[in-house]
Amino acid sequence: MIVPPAFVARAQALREEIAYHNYRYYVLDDPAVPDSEYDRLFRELQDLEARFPSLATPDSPTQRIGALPLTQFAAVTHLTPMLSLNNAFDEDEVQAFDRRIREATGLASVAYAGELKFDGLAINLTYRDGILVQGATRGDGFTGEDVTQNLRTVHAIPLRLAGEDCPRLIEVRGEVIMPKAELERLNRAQTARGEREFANPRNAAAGSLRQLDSRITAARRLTFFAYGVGRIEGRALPARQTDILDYLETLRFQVSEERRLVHGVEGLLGYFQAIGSKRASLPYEIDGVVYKVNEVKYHEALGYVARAPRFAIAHKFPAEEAVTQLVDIAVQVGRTGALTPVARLKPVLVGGVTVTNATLHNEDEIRRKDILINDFVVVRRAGDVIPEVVGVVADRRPRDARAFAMPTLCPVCGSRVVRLSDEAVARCTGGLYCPAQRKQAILHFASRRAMDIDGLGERLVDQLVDRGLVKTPAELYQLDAQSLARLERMAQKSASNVVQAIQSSKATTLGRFIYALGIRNVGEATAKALALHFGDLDALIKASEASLAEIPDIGPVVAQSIAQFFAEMHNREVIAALRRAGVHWEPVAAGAAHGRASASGKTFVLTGTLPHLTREEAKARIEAAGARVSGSVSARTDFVVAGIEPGSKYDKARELGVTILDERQLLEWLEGIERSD
DNA sequence: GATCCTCGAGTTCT
DNA sequence: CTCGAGGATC
Repeated sequence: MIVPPAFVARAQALREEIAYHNYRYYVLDDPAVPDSEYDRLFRELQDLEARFPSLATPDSPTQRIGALPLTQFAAVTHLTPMLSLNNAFDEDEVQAFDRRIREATGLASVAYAGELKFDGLAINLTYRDGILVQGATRGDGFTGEDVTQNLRTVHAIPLRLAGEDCPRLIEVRGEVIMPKAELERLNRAQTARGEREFANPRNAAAGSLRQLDSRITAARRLTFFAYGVGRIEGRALPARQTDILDYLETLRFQVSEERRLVHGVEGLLGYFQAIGSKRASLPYEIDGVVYKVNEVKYHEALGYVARAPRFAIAHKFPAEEAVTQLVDIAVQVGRTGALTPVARLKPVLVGGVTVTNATLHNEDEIRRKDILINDFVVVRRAGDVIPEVVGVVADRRPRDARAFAMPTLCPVCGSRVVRLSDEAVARCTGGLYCPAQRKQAILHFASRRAMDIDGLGERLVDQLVDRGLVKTPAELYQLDAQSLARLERMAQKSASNVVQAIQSSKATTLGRFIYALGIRNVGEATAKALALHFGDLDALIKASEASLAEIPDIGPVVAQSIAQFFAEMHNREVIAALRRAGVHWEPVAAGAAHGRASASGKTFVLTGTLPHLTREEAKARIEAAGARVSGSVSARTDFVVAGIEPGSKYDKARELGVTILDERQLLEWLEGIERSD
């Protein structure tokens, strides 16, 4: 269909006018016309496009209202990787950052761009000749998901860049966020519909952006802040980060007004303070600030460490804390009979998650922190995950506050509770007579690193033990789908899945089997060492305490635990029953532990999430190459492999000067070893 | 006997 | 992830 030129021109004029009003409204927060006028222009354009569909260009504002649902998101490889940032949690780490920059650049005082660290979702927008052609999530930094349709519904994202000299190609980096008020509105609506609330703005933004139906995304009022540029072609990148931000603003992106140019470490800390006191009054959530060396020319020279640039750092606000009332202290019984006090809290939102329980570790800890039942306590999410009671609010102690006493009888089985004089934990003496310990023993037996029985979770084990269907791990192998299906929350299908999983667990390895037995002080590493040393189970069962103690890494305490375990008639019977049921493993060449001439002897530590390998895969490959994987960083560690969001081990490694690898470097190293094998 | 290193055990919420 | 404690080393 030929479109009359007058309509083409009119559509063009309407697009530009609407885009401008859109910018005034959503980015500048300063509308130039009343809503009714905007709506009139919008409808006129919609009508034109309905009559002449070829007028509906991808940069048309009508494309913002959402399109037909997709079936899945396509994978997108970023032209330049989206890096993560290293974190600083206190002043010392900021000082160290500034010192490193000064040493590397030779500058006496460094100029930094200070910016906000938004609590949202990092996004890459690709514009060709000024038109938005693709928007993608960060993903693992190299590959993300194509969410272009959904991003078009975000009004603060220009569909077409403003200005005359727009680059041939530009990747704009920024954060999609959900303002606090919108999150509250959305959560009220979710509650009214009987659906789950979103715990925090990041989840809400991510959930909204990952909608296959972009009309849902359009209904959630997301916004976008730009903070950087990936690749740029056809125009030079401004020489300073502050100029880059100004440039993005001229392209009609929303750039935070809270950005500052600061100098030296005093400038950084002053900025941190200033933003910290403003935090609560900002209309959106932030979890810290970001410092970037302002002069771009230093960026490449400073280089990268494991996917994070050295020229920038995120200074995070301290873990969020909240005050709530501790209404009770319950006692849990663990696999070894250890009684662990757990604080029952009035539900409270900490760092975006509702917390109701927090471990108190042991009696001494409760006394040290002077915690009474009914006290008001400060709760924090330590290491960003596990809730922790920091301490009590002393001047809010209620009259009815009362001390906690460790029970003298096990709350589950009524056996005596003992606490050895040199130990911090109290233990139930009931052993496997105690249902709690029996349940934990069975759960441990079935756990992923032991026999790996999928679907045998806490709920199911509770019922199996309570109804007397299973008393020992061996009895698991007698279960059939029919009796399982009679249990609560067990349909025919899941029942047969569990039976299937139990049957296939019969083929295992000796190391896993020894670990699964749950011998005190024998974990995964020791179990594997025992399997390699003895080669078969009967030799281990017959081994004397003295001969066990001579094995490297096994001392008197562990040797006694093992000898005691196998001296117990009941344990030997369970093992025999397991073998009769068909549990078996490949024979191990005894003494294999000392083999492997190719062993590189290197020690690795893993931290953070790797983009492609799982932790287990990485561990298996490293061990297959003859190196060791350890859990903690020390002076003897050769390499630390850092993934996305590495933990404290990463900082420790940096402190000790241990070589840090990313996944790619790890794979290269492994290939080198495998070739020389 | 002191110190460093490694392993085991326990834990929260979605 | 963190803490506590067992084992090795000097």
